[in-house]
Amino acid sequence: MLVVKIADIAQRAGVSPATVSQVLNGKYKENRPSMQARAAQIRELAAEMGYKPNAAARSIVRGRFNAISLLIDYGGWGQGISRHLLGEVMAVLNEVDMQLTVTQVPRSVDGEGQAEIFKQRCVDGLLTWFTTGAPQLFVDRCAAERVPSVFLNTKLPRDCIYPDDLGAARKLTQCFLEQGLRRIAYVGQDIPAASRHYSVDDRLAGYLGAMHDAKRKPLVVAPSRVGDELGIHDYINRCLEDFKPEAVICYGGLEESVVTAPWYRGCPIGFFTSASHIYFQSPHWVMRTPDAHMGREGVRALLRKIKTGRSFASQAIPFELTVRPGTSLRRRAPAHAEDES
Amino acid sequence: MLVVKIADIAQRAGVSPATVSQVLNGKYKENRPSMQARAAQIRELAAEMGYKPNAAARSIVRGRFNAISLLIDYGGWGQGISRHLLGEVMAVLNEVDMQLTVTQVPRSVDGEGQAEIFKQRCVDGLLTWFTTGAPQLFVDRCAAERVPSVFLNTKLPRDCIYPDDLGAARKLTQCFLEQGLRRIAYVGQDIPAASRHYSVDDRLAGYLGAMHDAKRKPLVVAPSRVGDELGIHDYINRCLEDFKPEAVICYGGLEESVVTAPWYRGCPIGFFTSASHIYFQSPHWVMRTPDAHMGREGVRALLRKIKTGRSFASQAIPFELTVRPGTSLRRRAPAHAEDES
DNA sequence: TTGTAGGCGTTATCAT
DNA sequence: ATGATAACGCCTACAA
Repeated sequence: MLVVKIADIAQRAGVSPATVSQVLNGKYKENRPSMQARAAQIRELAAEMGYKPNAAARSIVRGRFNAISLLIDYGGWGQGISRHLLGEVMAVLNEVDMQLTVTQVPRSVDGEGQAEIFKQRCVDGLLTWFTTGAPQLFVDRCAAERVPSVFLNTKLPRDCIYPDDLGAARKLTQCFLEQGLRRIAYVGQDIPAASRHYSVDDRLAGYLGAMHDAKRKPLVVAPSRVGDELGIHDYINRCLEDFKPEAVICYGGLEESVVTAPWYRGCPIGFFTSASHIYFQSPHWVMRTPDAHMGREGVRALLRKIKTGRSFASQAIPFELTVRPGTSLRRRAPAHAEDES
Repeated sequence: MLVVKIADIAQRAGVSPATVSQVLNGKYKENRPSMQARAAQIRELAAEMGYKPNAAARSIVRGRFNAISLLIDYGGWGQGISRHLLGEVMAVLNEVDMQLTVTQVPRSVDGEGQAEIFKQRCVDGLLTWFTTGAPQLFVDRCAAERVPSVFLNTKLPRDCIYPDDLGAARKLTQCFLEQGLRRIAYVGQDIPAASRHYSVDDRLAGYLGAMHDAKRKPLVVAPSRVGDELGIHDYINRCLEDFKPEAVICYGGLEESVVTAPWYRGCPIGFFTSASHIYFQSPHWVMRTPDAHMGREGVRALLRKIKTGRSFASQAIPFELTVRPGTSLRRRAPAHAEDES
């Protein structure tokens, strides 16, 4: 008897399988002492024999899998997906006793790539993370497959949970303005619209909106990625050097170009990142992507959708702003470097 | 007919469910043209109706789940688990058409924490990642549960796949010695044996062994973590300043204390890390934890174990050494900062 | 209160 | 060659 099943317990206990099932699922009315004793005996026997319910058998009779799938695009592991997001997703699922399966999307999300994903029915819903947002083609496919889905990091009218880049950029700019800083520059990116994440447009729009409201002249530097890395770096800093900014707001990743440039003299910089640690000592205003929050809201939305079958209006999650004044101290080793072994 | 099943197809095609099943699984002998036509019709019908096999039903009749679980300890998401490892695990599983479920271990791995994990039977095997190695208590439980298991990042005689810290430290020291460097210091950690990862001992042993072979006097600095961060930093550097090392080997994470210290003048340092990017410009010799390699070997070992039922002798995976000479250039922005958004 | 019987979707076996 | 039929492990409505 390699693997114990309900029938085994029933036989040893001298009752029917149905009774065992009821007892083990708490659907056994234990009114009288004799029944309590019986139930206790069955439970003890089950534990002793090492009984574990077979999830597959359960799924088939209950009509659901008690599992959702986290779908991550191919580039996702290089850049985007965060352990905080993953941790939060697992925590929520744990509460409702569901499993999480993780799947990597094939290179391309066109016809055959999709086929791979929807080949079999093994989860109740789909949580997706695409580094530059879920492609429309894929969103449509999910609808066609009638699989309850939630799209993280994607800005569409419905069924999405995404970071509020627009609001974050606006807030950041306003903070600088309230400090009395006026010459605020924005360093963005020039990316072809086709492969562009919504955040590229939204952060820029947030900055421009706040500057416009304050009647300040904006300065936008948006190098294209076509040139080499050095070219971008130099291009950004030539522009900034001319402008003599009192503060700089950078699209995530470009802040390093600024703080390491020769002209830079420690003016406040604001930028967006998902990293836990910041490795330089300039005064900085960091907008952290709300990974954990997004994960939590994402699963919850998905669970609701699975239960009700209804789609929902997309939800923007606010960034978290932390401010660190500059310091002339030598940089210290972090107490526990998160990304090091 | 919300979800299509084999019976539906069979009815529409005017054949029995068994025939449909055979056709769809390629176990239908298509010898004669008439049979080929029939098979083609069934396949077309299945595609048209959007049939997807139900994984649970399959599992129950085939007796296995076609899935393994990756178990990660609570602290794992803050420190250890690597996306490269995860990516490689998924890639291997994809080839054999299996699913990966990810599970977070409860706070403690004692009795009740374990119970949570083994509550139900839903995978064919367990791949585990514990930041400081799998506790014996847990390893024993896996054996008792008769679940095929592989323990990553753990050094026990059997069923483990772990980074070769001993060999890596020895190699690193030998490299320095071959460069003609003689005064080589080692910066380690003083951690209570109970909660100590094997790498703490092994790296030190590798260093000491190589120094001994070369008949060089070792210098070991091993601050305890009891004091505050500042205390550790200062302690390390007071020792090193006195010793005047020509090279320093650091346990992962401590290298920052060295390169930012006032006495430090750019001597070569060697250290261990799982990070993709190094953020300082000293000449350094980096031993990278072989995450991807470990993931690949880990799943493969687990799949073999599931198939054969036999345990295996543990396997050490070599680190990957990369050397970067020091530079006086200003640090540039990385082309694609992996940990940034 | 307890147990019997039927069904969930799929596949393997064995007559036809 | 094809198709009934019987499992697989579990759950539950209903009958005893």
